[in-house]
Amino acid sequence: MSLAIVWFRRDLRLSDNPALADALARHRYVLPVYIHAPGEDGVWAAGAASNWWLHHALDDLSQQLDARLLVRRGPVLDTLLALIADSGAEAVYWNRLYEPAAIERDTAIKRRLRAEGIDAGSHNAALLFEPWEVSTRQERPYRVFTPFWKELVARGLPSTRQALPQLTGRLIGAEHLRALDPEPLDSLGLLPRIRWDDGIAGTWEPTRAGAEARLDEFLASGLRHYQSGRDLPAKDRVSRLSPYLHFGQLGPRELVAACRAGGGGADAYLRELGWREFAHHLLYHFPHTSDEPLDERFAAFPWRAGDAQLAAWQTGRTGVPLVDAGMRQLWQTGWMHNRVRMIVASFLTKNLLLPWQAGARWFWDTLIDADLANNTLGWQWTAGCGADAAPYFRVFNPVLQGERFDANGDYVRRWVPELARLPDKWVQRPWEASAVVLEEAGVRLGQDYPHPLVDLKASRERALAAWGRVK
DNA sequence: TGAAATGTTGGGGCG
DNA sequence: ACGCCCCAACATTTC
Repeated sequence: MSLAIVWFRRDLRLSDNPALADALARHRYVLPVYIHAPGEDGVWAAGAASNWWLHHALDDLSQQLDARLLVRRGPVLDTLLALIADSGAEAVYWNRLYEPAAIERDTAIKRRLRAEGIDAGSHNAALLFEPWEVSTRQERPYRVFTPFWKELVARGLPSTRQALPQLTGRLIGAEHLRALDPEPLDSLGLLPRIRWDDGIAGTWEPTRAGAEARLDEFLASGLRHYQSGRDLPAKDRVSRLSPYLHFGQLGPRELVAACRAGGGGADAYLRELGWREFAHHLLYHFPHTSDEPLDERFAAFPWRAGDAQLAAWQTGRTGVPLVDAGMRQLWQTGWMHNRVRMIVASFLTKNLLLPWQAGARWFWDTLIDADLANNTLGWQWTAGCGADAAPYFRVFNPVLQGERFDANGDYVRRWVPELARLPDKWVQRPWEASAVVLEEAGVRLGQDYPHPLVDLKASRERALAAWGRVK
C-alpha cells in the first residue's frame, strides 16, 4: 500500500496544510515526520525562546496526530533517505520555507529525492503569495510596501477555512512507527536545562488550541479597535498571533478568512499581515539582507562598538523607562509589543549608534516569534538602510512616545516596578524629577534605577549628523 | 508607524 | 479705545 512522508517543519497544523492534503490525496498511508537538524539553519540557529515554543508545538502536533508524529534527529537528507528505505515510502511532501539557507538545502533535497525515483513535492502553506509570483511592472521585486500591498489586495487575498482532514486509518501504525527509531521529543534538548521559562510558560499557550483561543479573543476584543488600540502597549489589543504564524500553527489564509468573518476593523490588521508578506518577499529576493544592509550606502556606516551599552540595553538597564520596560517584557515573556519594538530599536541604533545587527541578533535569541524575514525587515526599517525604510531623521523620543502611548505609565510600572511609585508626570523621565519626588517614590537614581545611558537630545543630534553624512 | 524648530494667529492683560 | 506684548494653540518646515 502506498505511503507518503509528510515532512513537517514550520507548518505545524493539520488544517490548510497543502503538503498533508497532497499526501492524503495521492497515497493510502501517511507518515508524518519532524527532523531536528539545528546545524542546517546556518548562523541563524534558533534561539532558546524559539526552541521552547517549538518543543511544545511539536508535542501538541504529535497529540493531534494520535502520537504518530515520528521525531528524528540528524542531517535531513540522510534521515529522509534512511526513512524511505526503512518504511517503503514512495513520496515526500513538505511546505516551503523561505530563508536562504533553507531554500538551498530543500532544493538539493528535492533534486536528490527525485534522482532516487521518489516523488518529492513542495507546497505553500506559509504565505498568501509566493515571493516570485509578485513583481512590479518592470518585472522587479517590490521595494516599497504600499504598491506591494495594493497589488496583493488587487489580486484578492486567498482565504480558507478548511475542515480538519480525516486521518483515521490513514496514519501508519504504532508498531510500524516504533520500528523507525523514533526519538523522544525530550531528547532533542529544546527545553531549557535551568528553568528560566516560567514567565514564558505563564504567558503563552503554544498549541493549536491556544492559537484558536487567542484568535477568537482578538476577533472579539481587539480587531474592531485595532487601528488605534494597537499603539497602546499596556492594553492587550494586538493579536499576539505572531508565534503561531511563525511555526505555522495558524496559516495566513486561515487568518484572512477569520478576519473576513470577524467584521469591521480588519483592514488595518490585514495590512500588518501584508508587512509579513513584504518581509518574506524582500528576504527571498535579497537573501543577503539578514546580515547586510539592503542600501549599500550603509555598508561603511560608522556604527559604534559598545559592549557595556549593548548589555545595558539587553537587560533593560538603560535608564530610559519605556526602553527598559520593553526589554524586560521581552526577556521575561519572549515577546514585546510592536510599538515598543520600534522604540527600543530606534534607541539602540540611533541614540546609542550600535549596529542594527546586534539588535537583530538579540531579538532573534530572545523572541518567541523570532522570524528571520520579519526581524530583518524591522531592523533595517528602523536603521533606515532597508526597503521602504524609515527616513533617516525619524528618531523616536522614548519619553514622548511614553507620554503619548503609555500616558498613565501602566506599561512602565508593570515591567519596571522600581519606578512604580513615581507620579505619572515623571515616570517616563525620572532623571528630571526633583529630589523630593524621587525620595517620596523610593527611587535613588544610580542605585535603584540607572541614570540614563545617554542624553536623548544630544544623542539624537549625533545620530542626525551621522545619518546626514550618508550620501 | 517623528521630533523639534520656526512661523502664524488670536485672545487677553495692561499701560 | 488703542497698541503692544505675551503666549498658548495650531500649522508649517526642517532635520
